[in-house]
Amino acid sequence: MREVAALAKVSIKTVSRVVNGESGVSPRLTRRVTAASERLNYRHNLPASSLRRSDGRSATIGVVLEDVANPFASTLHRSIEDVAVPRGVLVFAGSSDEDGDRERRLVSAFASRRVDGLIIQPASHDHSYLLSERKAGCAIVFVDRPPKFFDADSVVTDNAAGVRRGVHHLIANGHRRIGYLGDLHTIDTARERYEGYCAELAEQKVVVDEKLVRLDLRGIEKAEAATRELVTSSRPPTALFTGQNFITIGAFRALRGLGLHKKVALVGFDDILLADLLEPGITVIAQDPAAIGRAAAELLFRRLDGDKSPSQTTVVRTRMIARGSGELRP
Amino acid sequence: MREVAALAKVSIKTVSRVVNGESGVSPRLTRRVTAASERLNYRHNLPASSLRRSDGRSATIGVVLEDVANPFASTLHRSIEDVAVPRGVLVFAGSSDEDGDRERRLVSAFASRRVDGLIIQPASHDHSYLLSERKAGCAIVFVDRPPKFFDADSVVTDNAAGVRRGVHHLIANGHRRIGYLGDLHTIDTARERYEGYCAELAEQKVVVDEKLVRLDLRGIEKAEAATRELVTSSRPPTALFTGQNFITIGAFRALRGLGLHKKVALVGFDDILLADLLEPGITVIAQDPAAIGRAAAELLFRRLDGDKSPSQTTVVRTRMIARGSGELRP
DNA sequence: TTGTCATTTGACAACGTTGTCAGATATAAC
DNA sequence: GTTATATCTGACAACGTTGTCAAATGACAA
Repeated sequence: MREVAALAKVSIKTVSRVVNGESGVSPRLTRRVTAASERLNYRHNLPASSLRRSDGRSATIGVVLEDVANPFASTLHRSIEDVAVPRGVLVFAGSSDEDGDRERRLVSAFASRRVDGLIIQPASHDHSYLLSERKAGCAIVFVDRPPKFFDADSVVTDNAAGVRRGVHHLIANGHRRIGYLGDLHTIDTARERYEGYCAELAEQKVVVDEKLVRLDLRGIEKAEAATRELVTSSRPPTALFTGQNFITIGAFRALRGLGLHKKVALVGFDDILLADLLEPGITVIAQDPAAIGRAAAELLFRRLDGDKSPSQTTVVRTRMIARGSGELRP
Repeated sequence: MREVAALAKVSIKTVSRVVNGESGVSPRLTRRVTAASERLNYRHNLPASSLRRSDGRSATIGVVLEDVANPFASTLHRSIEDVAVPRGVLVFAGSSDEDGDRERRLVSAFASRRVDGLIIQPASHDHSYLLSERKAGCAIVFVDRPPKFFDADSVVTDNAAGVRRGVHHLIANGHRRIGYLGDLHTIDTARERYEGYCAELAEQKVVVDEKLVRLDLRGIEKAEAATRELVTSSRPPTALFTGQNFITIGAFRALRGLGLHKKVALVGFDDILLADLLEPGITVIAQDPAAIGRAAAELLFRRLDGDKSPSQTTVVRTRMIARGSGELRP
């Protein structure tokens, strides 16, 4: 900047004014400064600028996702980017792998870089550690799951209602023995979904048979093994509800392997690319990750723009997509 | 930091030393300083630190991908993160949407934030604009596609060889009329893949019939429409080669819709989640995005660690996965 | 005690920028 | 030509940190 000022024969303050598009610089000097910046290939130093600036904003936010490569998370990521980038804000992203420690380490790394805001898909079970970040002026919004021991905005899916809808659908198709395959029970949404399953069965006066329930499944392989074991047991279920997309894939793979994919009904939580092309197509309770991400990012920026209203929880609805697997009759 | 120094009754320089783990601070003072930092909830300001620091490193890199939500790109992203985070380096990510202008704007935004390095999946067709970034000390590695008019490291897939392998496989299964469905011809890799198709046909003494070729397809819908039109023409192909994952999906969807999915052979470039569960399973030429990302990130950090050797191109091999669709006979 | 040397500590400037405020210049009115 | 006013411009300090270097302290031997 000093060099630009020297070449344009003005003070560095005038260069600063031009760079920031402040009013009150004569066209003549503006021209000279822009010419000099071009010639010297000057690039504004944003960290230095935000250091000096009164608001201290870095025009940067941090996003903690379960795994940036997971389809649900990466769609969230993209819709956050689509809100942030037009505002001149860049996005740091990191994966927690469902590990509370990694979540904290990422948040700490983001905070050291002075991000203006954080969007977190929680892995940890105690978010009180975020108090100091917020006190330091960092806005925080949770996605997919609500925070624990910490009051903050969140944007979540109506998990229980979605699962109830799917289970109801299976019951309406004549099923009574409906198996449930769920994700790690430490994950709140996994628990909520399981509770939705139980609640709907209770409402429909169907007794929950614990022999038909398999929880704490993580990944396609585990789900596949659990499904195989469940449907080959002595009193197998006639239908399955799977509580997460990889579990749905594992379950379908097992059913396919056993030649049962056109016999045992299946409804899965979360949509899956290509689910419509399988035989039968997989009936799912679809979330809307793009809507969740967009809502979270917009909420975050409202907070950064000074909205001080009480923290709010936005619930994004699910949608059932019937494709065949959920309409198989016992 | 000043407050911590005051509370610990030392100079801020001593606090700086403790924070950076420099040697030569007595255990007594170290204890006092850490206690004071904890009590005041002090958080090191990395941008300010890197401003003053002699190496000027921000411990930050920028990644420009086609779309962070695209499965190939998000896997790249994840494997880059896995190399960066253990080194204390955080990752900015952005989507170019295959638009050279967006790529340049993202790079410029990253540069303003003084990233130490860039990993770019190129959309632009002239990367000479990166000269000034490199002169400013920014390391640059290209992934998936090589740079244009710019000498830099790159990590790419052997596209032509992969396609030739797939086309060869179809010919070995008795096909002569093999259709080709390709992505935007402005994309280098799309062009390379098409050239691989032509080269293999030539090698096998099969004349390229332009009526069997559809290029510039972007997205599932366009691919689906093109496939439908192609296979219902008067002299349809007996096999298809699809040059990209969404095109493969669109083609399969069209074949399914016409009841031809067990008649017309199909080999696709890029693996697809669930491809093994379709009927028939889809035979693909699989890339290894995780290996590409890892190699690119490691190369970037070698450059940042001072490796000054001439720029290199790393070629990552493809692998054919036969699942049924590519083994259908005419 | 004194002198020597190694170790530990702190004062100060600087990184690249912007906020503050005073000074310079141009414009208009008399 | 003078004054009043509006418009531009620049000198300087400060943001939170670290590099430099000199000063203070401690350990040890004579």
